[in-house]
Amino acid sequence: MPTSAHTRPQTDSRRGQLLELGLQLFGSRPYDDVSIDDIAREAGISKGLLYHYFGGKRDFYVAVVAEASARLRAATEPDPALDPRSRIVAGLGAYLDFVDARAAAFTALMRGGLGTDPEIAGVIDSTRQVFVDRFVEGLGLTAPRPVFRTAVRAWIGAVEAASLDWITHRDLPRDTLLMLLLSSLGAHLVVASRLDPAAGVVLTDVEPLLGQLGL
Amino acid sequence: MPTSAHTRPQTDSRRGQLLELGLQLFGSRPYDDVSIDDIAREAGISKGLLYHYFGGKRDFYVAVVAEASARLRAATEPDPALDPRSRIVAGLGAYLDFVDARAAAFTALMRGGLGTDPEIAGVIDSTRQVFVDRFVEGLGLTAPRPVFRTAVRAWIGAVEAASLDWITHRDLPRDTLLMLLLSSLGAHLVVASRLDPAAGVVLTDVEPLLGQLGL
DNA sequence: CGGACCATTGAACTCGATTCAATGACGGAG
DNA sequence: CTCCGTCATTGAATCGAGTTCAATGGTCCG
Repeated sequence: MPTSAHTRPQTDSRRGQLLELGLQLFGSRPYDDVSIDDIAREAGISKGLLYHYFGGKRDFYVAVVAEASARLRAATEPDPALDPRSRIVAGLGAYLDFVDARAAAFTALMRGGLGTDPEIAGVIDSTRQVFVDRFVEGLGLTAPRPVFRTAVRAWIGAVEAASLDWITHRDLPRDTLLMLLLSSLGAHLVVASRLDPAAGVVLTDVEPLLGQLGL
Repeated sequence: MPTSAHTRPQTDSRRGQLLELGLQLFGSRPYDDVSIDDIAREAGISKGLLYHYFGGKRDFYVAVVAEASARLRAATEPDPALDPRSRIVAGLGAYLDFVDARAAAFTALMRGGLGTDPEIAGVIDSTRQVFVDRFVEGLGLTAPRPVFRTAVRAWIGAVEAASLDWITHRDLPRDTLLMLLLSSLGAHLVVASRLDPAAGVVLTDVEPLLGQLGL
């Protein structure tokens, strides 16, 4: 096979090196302010080589955003051994820690340059979808009722906005923010339950959570 | 809008015409896919004229986003004659109606192309700030405590995410979404109150609202 | 030892953004 | 009515970033 063992590591490492660099560059400067020459110079390679690994600048950017997404997802991988509430607390905590530690990568992902680009929007939306699915599944909500989908989606929006606000101002204890968002999730779910009586069955799963949250 | 090629009186602001066109174009295609030639051709003017009214393509884009922001703000202007709750309901309703009617302009604003561009981010953030201020002021929350600022900011994020979800799927009655978001606001405020006991004074303003929401 | 493959290069090319000197229409002043 | 200044408008020239590609050289495998 042409895909022998010796070339892959080399390829992967260079690709990884470029992605890491892209995370830095796009995390600190606008897309248009990062030229191919900049990337090549900082990576110590020629312009042309970038095209060996990526289809072009836009393609490279998409890969960088996808990389940021993958890291965020990996960092917040839920632990199946935990009960639902602990799993959410752990996942949300890991999310905040990631935001705190890798603010550049996070903003690069969320503020994603080239906003109306469907490919970028796809990466970001699928990332959000992963979180929606995790929480919906973790809570035992099987039927994807519109009200619940929108409620969870709204909550994800709240998490993202609060996270950006948090790392911007840095005037809130991490755990305070965590409690705020946890309560917000509970509230969204109970409100959704009341607005969609036909899905009343799930309330039995939601109520205990709310009790623990003090709502 | 006028369809005829040359029924345009001189009194018609060319600048306004271009902004209107930009709203359409950037609302339906990625930034990179809209060339100066495209804009000029569709506007029936020469490339060079665009530079007479705007500093350049990026500058033009910023102006378009600012225009979208201005329209959204104007459409949701609060009515001082109303009591706090009615004002919020009216404002939120107007917001949803705007999103519904001018989906292109809204997504152009919120998904703002060139995400990491500080100037664009500034326009979007200041738009959000206007909403934060309106709601905070409307509720009588004078002191901008971090917890409340973050809570309101999180709620704005929830509104935006829910709005995008709403116009994407269109499987939720407007008033259901409105109730969801209204309850979400109430929940965020009461949670913030509990997390920041020093700001307990504001609870007297929040509690009545919650009662009306059935929380 | 030879050949193939593949990472890598640098120069050439393309195409869109930007600049600018020239044009002409309009409106006011004499 | 005519001259003049202003200003919207143009089209061609320029510029630069993104992209392409044929050539190179090292490395591994048979």
